[in-house]
Amino acid sequence: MREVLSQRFFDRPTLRVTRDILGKYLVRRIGKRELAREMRDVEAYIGFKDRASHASRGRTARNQVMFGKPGVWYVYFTYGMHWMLNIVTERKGFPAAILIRGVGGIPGPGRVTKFFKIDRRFNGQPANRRTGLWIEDRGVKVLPRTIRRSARIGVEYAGPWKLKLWRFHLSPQTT
DNA sequence: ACGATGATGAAC
DNA sequence: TTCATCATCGTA
Repeated sequence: MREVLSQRFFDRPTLRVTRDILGKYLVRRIGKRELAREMRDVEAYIGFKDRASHASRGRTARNQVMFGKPGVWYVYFTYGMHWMLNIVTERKGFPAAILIRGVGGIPGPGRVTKFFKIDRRFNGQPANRRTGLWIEDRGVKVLPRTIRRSARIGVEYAGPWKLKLWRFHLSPQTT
């Protein structure tokens, strides 16, 4: 079984999408080659008020993709050297996205983009085969008990929002 | 524990 | 136009 996730998958409440995306595969086509890794560590950034989210300070040139259609990549540059990969969720007009923080064998959002050769070219592009970067269901069953929830990483500044348990990840030896 | 390294957004 | 900050990582 191998099915490309459609826009419909992402047009749902973000926490549900975030949980469901674990065990799915991030796939990248580079020429004739395909790289694919299981998603194991993801974080939700939800709505206008979430102070950890870029969207909390209103719509800007950088974050406008978060306010757009679901199933679109939001890629931004940070710390002068790292690209961060997110997939937009929920309806147009409501800013939300999921940060891909780690995939199989590759922990860390900066390492994920480096491994998959992802940069600003994907920002605003839909996740599908045509754009060369998409997400597949490969039939992996993720048992609810193998999913861990925690506070998000690197958002100490976010006040009460730093306490939200919006990081979902799989422990190293599960599936 | 800290420096790298540059875009971003808010202040001035 | 300046400046602090930043959804991080590698080295120590």
